[in-house]
Amino acid sequence: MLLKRPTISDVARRAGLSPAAVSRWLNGSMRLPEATGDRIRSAVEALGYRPHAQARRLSQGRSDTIGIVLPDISNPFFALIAGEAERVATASGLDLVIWSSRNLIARELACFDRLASGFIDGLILITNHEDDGRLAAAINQHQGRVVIVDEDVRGALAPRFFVENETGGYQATQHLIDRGHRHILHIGGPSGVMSAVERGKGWRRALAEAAIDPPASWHICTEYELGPAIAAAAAIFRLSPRPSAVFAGSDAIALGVLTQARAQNVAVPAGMSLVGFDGMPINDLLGPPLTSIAQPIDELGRLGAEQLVRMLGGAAEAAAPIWLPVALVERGSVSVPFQNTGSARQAPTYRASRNGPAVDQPGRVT
Amino acid sequence: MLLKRPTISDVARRAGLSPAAVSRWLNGSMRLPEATGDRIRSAVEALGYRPHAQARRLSQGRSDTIGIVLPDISNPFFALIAGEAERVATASGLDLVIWSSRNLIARELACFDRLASGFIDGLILITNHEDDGRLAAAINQHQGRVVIVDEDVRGALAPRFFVENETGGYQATQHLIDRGHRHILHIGGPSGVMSAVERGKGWRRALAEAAIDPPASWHICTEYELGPAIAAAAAIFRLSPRPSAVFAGSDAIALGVLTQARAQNVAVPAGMSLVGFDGMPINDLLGPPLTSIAQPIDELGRLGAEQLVRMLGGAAEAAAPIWLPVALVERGSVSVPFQNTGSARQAPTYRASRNGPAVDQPGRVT
DNA sequence: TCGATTCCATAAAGCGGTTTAGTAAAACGC
DNA sequence: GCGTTTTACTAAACCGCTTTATGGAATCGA
Repeated sequence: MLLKRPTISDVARRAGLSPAAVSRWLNGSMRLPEATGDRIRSAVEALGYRPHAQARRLSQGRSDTIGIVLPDISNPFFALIAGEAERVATASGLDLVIWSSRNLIARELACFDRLASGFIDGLILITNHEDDGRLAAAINQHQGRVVIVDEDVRGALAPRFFVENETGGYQATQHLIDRGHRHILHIGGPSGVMSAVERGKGWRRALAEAAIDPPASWHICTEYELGPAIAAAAAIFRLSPRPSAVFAGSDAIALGVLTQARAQNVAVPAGMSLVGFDGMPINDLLGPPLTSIAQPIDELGRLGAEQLVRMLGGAAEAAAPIWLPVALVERGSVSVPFQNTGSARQAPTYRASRNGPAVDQPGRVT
Repeated sequence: MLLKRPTISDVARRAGLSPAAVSRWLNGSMRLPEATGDRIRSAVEALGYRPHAQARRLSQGRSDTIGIVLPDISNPFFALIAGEAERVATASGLDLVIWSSRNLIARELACFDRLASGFIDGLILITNHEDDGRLAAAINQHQGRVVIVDEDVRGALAPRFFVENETGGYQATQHLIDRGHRHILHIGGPSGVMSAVERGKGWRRALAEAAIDPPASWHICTEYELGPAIAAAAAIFRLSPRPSAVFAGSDAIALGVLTQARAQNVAVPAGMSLVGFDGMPINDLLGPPLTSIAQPIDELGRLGAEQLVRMLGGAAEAAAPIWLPVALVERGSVSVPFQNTGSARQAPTYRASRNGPAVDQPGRVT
């Protein structure tokens, strides 16, 4: 079982050749007569020889592996990106290593160490928190081998792929205004984070166009994750009057709002309308189906990985960030405002059939 | 930027020492006077030296990396397992590499190549399809370095971690019988797969105890994934009379049933009760909240990874498979049977407030 | 028949670390 | 002051593969 694995020398010996010949023939950098090739082939076969990955990589000076750091692999949003990045990597003959940072900068920096130590050739970075400068420094130390996806790192020089956060925030809010809402609260991501700032700007712009000047209490900052969002969403239901609509900065945050709404016996959308941001596939099946700003999630993974692969192949870095389009997907969590008194509790009246999507037509994209 | 990275020799030269001394001191296998240590430290600092991962791994004969193969990382069930495995690996100073097999045996076998080639020291295997013998052979060729999680591979000799599938199937069905259902259809995973077989057995046992002998048409086999499940679930709604309850072999399959129910305008649970299997966290927020058999998903990841870490540390393999307990979590997708005529369509009447969970009490575990 | 190619291969030097065996010098014991 | 131990280090082999430089034998052309 723990017998020594056969090496290239074993193969060479058995085939009556030098290791160099075997290596070169196996890698296609030398042609040999049919008969000699067959000898190698059968020696490999007989011994069950596999080239030793570490050794090959050491002598070739690259690892044929790229990495992706993300806040949490068990978050479906990131898992979708990682899944797509893995597909691209595999198609290019590379392995993808996935690390969860738990949003800890130390764990993110550890990934740059792995870059420096040659364990990976390139890194896709998805961060979710404000940088104190260390991250940007690390990125700039490894130019040409890092790609930033989803969330900006201020001062970093690397290709970046984002979605049109501001537009999304605007669309979500505009949609609510169109339905007659005016008291539209925004519960978004962390205050220092680009995507959260941009989405908030879009919200504010739509409100401004409707001549609404939101007081500070209409804007709540939390994390993008469900746990913190549930806690933060409680504040919404302590307001009096309660907002008639909420624009959540992510679908996970919207789930937090939904959770609290259920706990407080507030029906969505009858008692409160809700728009999320991300467009997760599961939104269709929620109670109620969640209207949301859909991002091209897998595009983020695909484009990020493709860019990294290109760069490792020697291509120049893209200079400007790329902004991918978003789209409002209407489902069942928005209705006209309910005229509440601020304290009344009405029975929820969501009916699955009314706004539920058809099988092959999940949501209406506008 | 692509300046040559400093090597241990550079550090040694700068510190006025031999590479061996630097290596041994850095690895703590040699004590040196304070002053000498300081010289190394500052040389490392000044040059920004990082040991080269490939080189170190080559000479140490191990990679300090373990792998996990799973059908699809963007499936939250597997992502949860992977997330937990990563946590364990990191805590043990190992890296975790994640591969999606897309249930292709070739891609799974490729991971055993990576094991053979020394790219990883050990492998956690999650497969989801019937083996043709190649997988079992590969596993047995690498005894002591493979752990099987969630789904069996027949004939494989390796530590295995499963959940009590049969019990879960029994509990789900019994729950429906308790509510007065007798026409209980089972739509489960692939016919040759252990977990699907076991869950089906539990379903059959509960029915038998209630003196119900299910005809073949009551058992539908599909994949565990949403896409195929949606297609397969269509058959349920073509039956006349329609079953009053469905036990789905996974939450993803239950989502497929739910999708079709919405498309067919059948309310759940008023028009049809539904029980899933997995206990995904999102179940709380579905419309309706999904009653389901909860598995200890992260335990699967944790225990699998811990076992692998132990084995790499030289511990003996566990002989018998470990069966983790499951539990019925009641939410809102089960009610008493609706007396339908088989063709009547009734308006859905799910009300979010009735069965919705409280914030900190998600579902009732029985 | 002789020099020039072409073909088939190999020796040896890395890649960047770790590790074993060993040694010179200093400190110690008595 | 001499043997012994301890301290402080180093030379060199090695991990398994790749690659460059090289070279002998066969073939070819004239």
